[in-house]
Amino acid sequence: MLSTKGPGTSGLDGKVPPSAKRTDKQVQYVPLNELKVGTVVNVYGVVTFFKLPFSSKGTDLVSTLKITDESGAKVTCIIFGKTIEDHPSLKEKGDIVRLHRFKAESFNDSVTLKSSFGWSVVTFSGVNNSPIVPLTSSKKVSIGEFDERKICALRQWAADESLFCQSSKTTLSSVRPLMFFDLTCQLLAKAVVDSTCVLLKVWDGTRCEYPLQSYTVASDAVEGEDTEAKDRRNLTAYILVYDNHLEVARDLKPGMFLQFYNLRAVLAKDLLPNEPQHLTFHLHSGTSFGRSLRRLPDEALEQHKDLNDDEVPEDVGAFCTRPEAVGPSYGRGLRRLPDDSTHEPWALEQHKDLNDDEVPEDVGAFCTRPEAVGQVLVKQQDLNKDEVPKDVGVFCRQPEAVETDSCTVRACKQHHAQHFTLEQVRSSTPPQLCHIRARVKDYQPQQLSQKGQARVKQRFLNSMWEADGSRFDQIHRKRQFVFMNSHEELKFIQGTSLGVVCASARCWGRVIPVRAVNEKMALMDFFAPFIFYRGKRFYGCQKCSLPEEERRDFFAVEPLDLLKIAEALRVQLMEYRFLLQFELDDGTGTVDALLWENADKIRKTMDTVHPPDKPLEERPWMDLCLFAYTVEGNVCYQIVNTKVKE
DNA sequence: TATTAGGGTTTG
Repeated sequence: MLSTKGPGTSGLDGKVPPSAKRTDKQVQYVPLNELKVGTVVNVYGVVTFFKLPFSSKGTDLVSTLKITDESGAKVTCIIFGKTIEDHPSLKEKGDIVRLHRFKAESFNDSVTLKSSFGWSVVTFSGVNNSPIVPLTSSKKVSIGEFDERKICALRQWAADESLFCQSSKTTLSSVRPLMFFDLTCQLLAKAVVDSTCVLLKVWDGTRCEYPLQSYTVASDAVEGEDTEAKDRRNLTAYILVYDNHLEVARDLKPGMFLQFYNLRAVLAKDLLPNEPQHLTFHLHSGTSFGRSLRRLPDEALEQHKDLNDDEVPEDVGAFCTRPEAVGPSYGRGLRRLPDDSTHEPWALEQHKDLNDDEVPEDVGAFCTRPEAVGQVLVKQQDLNKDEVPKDVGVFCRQPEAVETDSCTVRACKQHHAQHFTLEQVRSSTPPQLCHIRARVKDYQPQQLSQKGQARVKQRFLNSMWEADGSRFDQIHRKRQFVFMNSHEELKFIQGTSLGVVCASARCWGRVIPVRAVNEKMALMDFFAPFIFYRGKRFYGCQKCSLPEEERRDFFAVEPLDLLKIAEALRVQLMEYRFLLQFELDDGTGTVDALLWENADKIRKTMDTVHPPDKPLEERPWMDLCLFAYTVEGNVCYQIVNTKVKE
């Protein structure tokens, strides 16, 4: 006697264990080559093509899939749903879908599946060995052992069949004229051209081999930041978006990450003879070939945790992401641009032949740092107010000056400070304001370029960072810091190298290096920059900033600009100032004195006050106003109220 | 309540 066993039944003598009974009877799936017209079925399939949901001519959004399975049959599926959430969350071809309650219908001599009453769809990644996580907005999803086995089998089958070895995804660097391609990119700017066209400016961190066409748009029609630097490097591309795609394009904001499907690379018409042809991209009207545009979720844009320093893109950043999150083209985006690296701070050591003009902006050729001048880099707050004479104002504007006939620089007349010899200056008790007459025995910096100093600083910071942490441990990403109409965010990075922080700041905008103290996030020592803002570094003042234990919760801060970020974290930002350091001599003694008022102007007179070919005795005298003060117990001297004699 | 779309060698 024969017993019939449905698919999935098991057990001895046809008896099913109670625990398995419910699961086995739950759902029956039909192979795609066994669909019968008129029946309502459940199926599994691998997606070979899809159209994102678009507005139908009826009341619903509609999406179209083509799926296949081990039977080799390919079946078109039509899904109608009121909202975008009703539709499958498809990432790419190769995704696996589970369709419940779809009706098999006949159309053009083929069987199609259409969503019917009570239908549902669940999506899974098609990547072999990746976690089996259902992607759906539906709250009622049960995944059993059968589902897991089925998904694994389909993944393996698709891999064996090499169904998806050819991807239409590409990057700007590999686009060729006349191609149709899919592009993952970031929106930089947007301009509405007319009722049928929107112009989007995007980049993906790679450089196009063909010159990219640019368009001139009235500035008041443009939404987004200036991208001139990227434009010059051929990193930005324009996309003309037409007709039905405007519904999505209109709501886009600069900074968003986008996925385009079936873009067309068009050769723009030559503007001048002999000019190379420029590329521009069109997203044509309609939905054929899956042509569409969608915003990518921010969650897809996570820093790739396995990056080596050498692999960190210099200005790509935004595209450091898990390749599996958005497809293989993101992985290909993780490359260092081949040139233009001289402006990168960590490239400094490799470019010792830099000209002065090429000294990186963020190294600060004329900047002082705490380690460069010891304790004397002070802000006004560092000075005891009682010690500062009212009529001096260490940081005040230049007062009127008196004429003297003996020197190149002249001192103020707004107070009646006593005239001191340098020996008297050194033996006086600060605070003390006095007039002196002295010669320049020596001074720093003697050269415009401070590359040497810059390198010292670079090494110093590098070693400090290496001591603090090994590699990327954590990146805290603050959504609430996202700027409207901007792709800038504030991020905290722990335990990484200086190079990575610099690179991150270049791509993310603002980065605060942090460390862990008692398992809590804390700022670095103030000898490190408090914040990296693009190519620049800003330091906090150790003395004026609040100690770590009084710091506000990092994630409670909602600042909008650099000063507010610092204020919120109770950090007093230091200012960069050009500083001259003199060794003054009047025959009775020497004093090291700093000058930052008018320092740039006075520097130009140094060949006069310090002629390199003349001994000290033949150098001109200078009348100076000198202020003696203390910082952390050390006596410091500063030249104040002094300017160049006209 | 039924309807919608039904991929296909594209083009501003």
